Formats: sequence, structure tokens, C-alpha cells
Amino acid sequence: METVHTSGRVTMQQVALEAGVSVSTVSKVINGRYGISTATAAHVSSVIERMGYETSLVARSLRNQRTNVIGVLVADFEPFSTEVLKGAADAIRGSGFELVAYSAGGRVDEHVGWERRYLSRLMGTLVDGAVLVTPTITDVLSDGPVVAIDPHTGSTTIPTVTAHNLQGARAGVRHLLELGHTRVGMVTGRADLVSAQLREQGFREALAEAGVAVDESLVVRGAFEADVARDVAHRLLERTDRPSAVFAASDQMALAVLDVARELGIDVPSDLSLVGFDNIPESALSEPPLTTVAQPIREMGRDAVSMLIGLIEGREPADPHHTLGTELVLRRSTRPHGGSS
Amino acid sequence: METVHTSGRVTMQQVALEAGVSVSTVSKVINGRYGISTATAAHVSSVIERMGYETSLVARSLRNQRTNVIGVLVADFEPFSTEVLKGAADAIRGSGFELVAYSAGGRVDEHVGWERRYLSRLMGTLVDGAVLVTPTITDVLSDGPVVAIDPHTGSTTIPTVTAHNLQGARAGVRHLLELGHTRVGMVTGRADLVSAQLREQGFREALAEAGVAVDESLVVRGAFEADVARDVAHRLLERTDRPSAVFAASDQMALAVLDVARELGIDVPSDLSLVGFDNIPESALSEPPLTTVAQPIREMGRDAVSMLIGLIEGREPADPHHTLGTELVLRRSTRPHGGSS
DNA sequence: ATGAAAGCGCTAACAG
DNA sequence: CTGTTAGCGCTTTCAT
Repeated sequence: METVHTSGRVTMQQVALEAGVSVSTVSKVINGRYGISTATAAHVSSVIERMGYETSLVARSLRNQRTNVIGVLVADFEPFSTEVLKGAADAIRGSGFELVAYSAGGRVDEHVGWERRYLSRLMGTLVDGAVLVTPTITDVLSDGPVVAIDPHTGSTTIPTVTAHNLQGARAGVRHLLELGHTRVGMVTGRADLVSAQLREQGFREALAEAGVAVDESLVVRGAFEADVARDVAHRLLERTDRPSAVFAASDQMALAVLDVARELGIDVPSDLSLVGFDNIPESALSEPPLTTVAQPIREMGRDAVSMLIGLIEGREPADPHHTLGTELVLRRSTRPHGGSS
Repeated sequence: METVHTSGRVTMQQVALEAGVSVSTVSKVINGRYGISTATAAHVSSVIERMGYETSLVARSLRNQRTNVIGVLVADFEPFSTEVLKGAADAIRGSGFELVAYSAGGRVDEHVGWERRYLSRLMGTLVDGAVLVTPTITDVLSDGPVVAIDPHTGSTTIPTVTAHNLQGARAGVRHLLELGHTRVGMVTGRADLVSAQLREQGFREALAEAGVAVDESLVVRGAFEADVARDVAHRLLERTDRPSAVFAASDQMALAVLDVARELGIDVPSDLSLVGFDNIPESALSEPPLTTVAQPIREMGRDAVSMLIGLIEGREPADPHHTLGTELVLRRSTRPHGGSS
């Protein structure tokens, strides 16, 4: 036997050769096309089975316009995006679609607009549509069906799924206020995301409501990433007149603040109350576990994929800007101002 | 909205046409090949920029043998696999590789051997190598570089990354024994995984060590999936002589047991002590939070990808069967036998 | 019922 | 320096 075992993958070519038929016959057998005798079909099938052949997703994608694969494009695999992924997986089950999640290895800052890049690279060839998680640009030229989760400011053209960021932030900050805190600081999120802006606005509204003036020096810019948040937390917590409470625009940042506080010997919640946003699973794992404004992240992923499948199949979404509720989750990172154990 | 989703993608063809050059010239410009005048290069670049062109991953993959993309193949996106993904992302950062995670939408039971299928579909075309998370088959014919996390029994040929399942399970069960429990049950995992077998073995060894006989009727077969675990938990907990403690081979199953216990009015930990395995983030979110044997899942993902990159670049792994330590994490789902609050 | 041939978007010889 | 040509693995007319 002189089968060439060089490159590894079994191609249709090789199956055809082995079965003594043409590639087109093999293709027809695989795709169940008519015009093949039962005998050859059976024979080819057995050869396919024996050789362990599977069609190449890539080659097939290039040829067909429809791939039955949905893409989830993320800047990085972190707690938020992986929660979205779990939700996306829920929605994909039984839909006949497959799911591919794609990330360029966190090299986001290198190139703002990663989502346009990815979209161009995958859409129309690998995937039939995509869910964009926290995209950075405004004008996503729709190369195809796209749904954004937690999108950039001003993207009104593409369907989105978001949480009630404004209300959520307001509830989180009110909680701090009700605890008697008046010097409350905020670590804001990535300035270009609607969600971050709304969370800051909610912070300001809650303070205004309570008649507390915003000390602008207590509002520092984070970036939804832990390392940036650490620097910023240092700035905030090393001041002698540091805040007694901090609202962070994301759990990742809140966790960074918590970490920095520990380093500085500031006890949470005795010396500092802390509220996050997102309710990623990790927020419950910290010491103390984080009080946070929960977004239904999984559900957002699920709804985004459902919407996308609809779009792919030509249905216009009933509600192109789907918004879900938030909920304050009380854990142990907050305490009344001045209150001891 | 009447956006036409038909033609969509800008192709190299169109760029070439627009720039008044041939496709190969465009290709050379994009790939920085020598032999292009600075003038044309600049011109072509500007056209590319203006048209928002990006090369199609698929087309490029088909042509090149190397893609610089690493695949993580999972049966489903659930807490365990997404933790692996976070670790994989850690390892990929700065490596020059991109990461694609692929799942067929949880349709695993339909077709045992999903990993062979996925591997054939992606390897050699889309990805340069792959990490298999909890694969189900023995003989993964290496179509290319592959590393398995938590693999099937008997796969000695491919490199693996695992945790110390035996020791971990032993430690978890010992904890229960030290608490004074003697009727301790176990929900085992997917019988075909080495990890599940070792966890059961650890359970048996710990009991033997303590001189406690195993009541086989208390050992029930789960499947690492929550729904299967629920049935099995019912069987275990509805008996009049139900165990006072249960060791579950995974957190997902432990969480299911917890849920069933609640339904049956059995209080954890007062009436039932429960120990899980994995320490997925969700295990801390339950009420009560779960005592569990922690595996360093992220680290496993990280190590698997590092190993894989080495393999792709032709380096033999120093330790082809890399094993990481486990650690008992005490939370609130266990209590001394007969002990009240 | 089967096969030859074209072409999906791209890259890499090889000519010019 | 630039264009022409030949495929990568597959599907799909269109002949046979």
C-alpha cells in the first residue's frame, strides 16, 4: 500500500482515489445529492468511514456562502466575554448552528477597531453572522448580520443587547449613599463605551439626588481592565483625604481596587466600601465578596444569538435595541460609614 | 432599514481593480514581500485603507499551511471549558498566535468522537494546532499538534495536561471523613475519562484508609453534566437511608445535588455535607458556597497552550504528561456529622 | 449515474 | 518591479 501519509489531513481527493471515483461523486455522497447509485453511495461512505474523512470547514466555507457557523468576536477571553459565551452556547443548542469564538489574543490597544478587522476576516467566509462583544468603533459597516453587546457610543444602526446601565449604576451608588457615605469616588470605564458613560451618569445622578456634590478629583478614569484600574486605584487610595466608598464601573476594576486596598492596608469594608458592576462569577470569590450591580450577562449572550439567528434567516428583530434589567447584589464589600464590625 | 447583506465583503480582486493593479501586487503589498515600488505600495495601501479591506482568514488558510491560529476544541461552552479558555488567552498573549474556540453547540451525545470530527474539520486548514478539552476518544490520530486537557482513558500518545485527580479526591473525601461522616455517597463522572476514574478511586482509597466500607448503592454514576446529575441525585437523596455526605466528581454535579437537596427540603450543610471538584467560579456563588477540590483550571489552559505552541514550533515537550496540584477549598457546604449550627 | 471543469479568495512561483 | 498562472479543498453546473 502506498497511500501518501505526508500532510496528515485526509482530503476528498484521497477518498476519491481510494474509492475509485471522482471527487464530485464523493462530494455528492457527502451532501446527499441525487443522482448517485445506492451501490456507489454505500461504497464511498464506507471508504469515508474507514479513512476517517471529514470535510474541511475552511474549504467548504470558501465555496459556499452559507456556513451555519456563528461567530462571537471578543477582544479577549475574560470573565465578561466568557459569560456571554455561555449564554451564546445556550442559544445555539438545537439551532443547527455551530459556534466559533474568536480573539486576537488581547492585542486590542494595538489596533482600535479590532472588530472591523475580525469581521472582515471572518464574515462572509467563515461565519454567517457575528456577535460583537464590547466593540470599540462607531460605524460597523454591516458586511452581514451583526449584533453588538455593550456597544460603542452612537452605533444606532446595528442591533444591540444591553443592560440598564443608568438605573443599575444609580442603584449601586444609592446603596452607598444610604449607608451614610458622602465622600464617594468612582473608577469609570472605557470612555468610548455607552455603558461606561451611562454608569458614570448614574453615579452623578445618584449623588445629585442625595444633594451630594461631586468631587471631581474623586472621579478617575479606568478602562475596564484590571491593570489600568490598579494604577488608578493607587491614585485614589493613596490620598490622605481618600474616599470612604468607591463605585467601580466594572467588577474587574472593583477587584483591582480591592487588591490595591489590601496592599495599602485599607480594610474593605471597614475602611472602604466598594461596589462593582457586572456580577461576573469572580466577584463572589474575592475576600470580601463584592457587592455589585448584576447584569444578566448570560442572558444577554443568549438574546444576542437568538436575535442574530433571526437576522441571518431574514427576520427583522422585534426590538433592535434590546435592554435587560440589572439588580443590586449585596455581598460583603460595603458597610455603613463609620460603622465598625 | 434596507442594508443589502448580499455582496458584503471587499475582496482582494476589488482592491486590485480599484487600485489599477493585479491581485498579486496587492497580495505582495499586504504581506510585505519585496519587489514593489514604494509608490505602488503606498497607493495600494491607501486603497486598502479606504475600502476597509482585510484578508479573509479562510481564503488565506486554505492557501497557506501555516495560519498562526490555535484552536481550543470544546464539547460545549460551560464553566470548565471557559476557564480553560481564559488560561489559553493568557498564554496566547504576545505569542503572535490568535485563538479560536470551537463548539458544535453541545451536540455531543449525538456523536461520540466529536473531537475527531472537529479536528478533521479545522486542523491543517484553519488552525496550526489544537487543545482538546475533555475529549471522548482514545486514538486521536494526530493530524497535527494536539494537546489534551483532562483526556480520555488510555490516550498515552498525545501530550496531556491534567490535575492530580487521585490525591485531590482523596483529600476531599478525607475531609468528609474527618468531619465524622461514615455514610458518604459519591456521584461519579463520565466513566470514560481518566479524571473521573481517578476521582472515584480516590474516594474508595480514602474510605479504605479510614476503615470505612464502601456501600456500593451509595455510588451513583453521573456524567459531568448537570441534568444527568439531577436524576442521579434524586435517586441518592430520596432513600430513607440516604448518605449524610456526598462527594461529587465535579462542581457542576455538586451544584445539581445541592439543587435537588433544596427541593427535597434537605438542608446543606445541616442535613447533608457536600464536596465538589474543580472549583469553577460558580461554586462560590451557590448558597451555601461549595466546599470543593480546586484544580488550577486556568493554569491548565495556559500550560496546554504553551506546550502546543512549542509543539507547533517543533519543540518536543519536556514533560508530555504535565500534572498540576489540587487543593481543598473549604467553604460552607460541609459540617461535622450530627453537628448543629 | 458519473466525471470534467470552473471558481470561492488568496499566495507563490515564474515570467516578462 | 509587475502580471500571469497554478493551485489550496471543496461544491456545482454541465457534459457525457
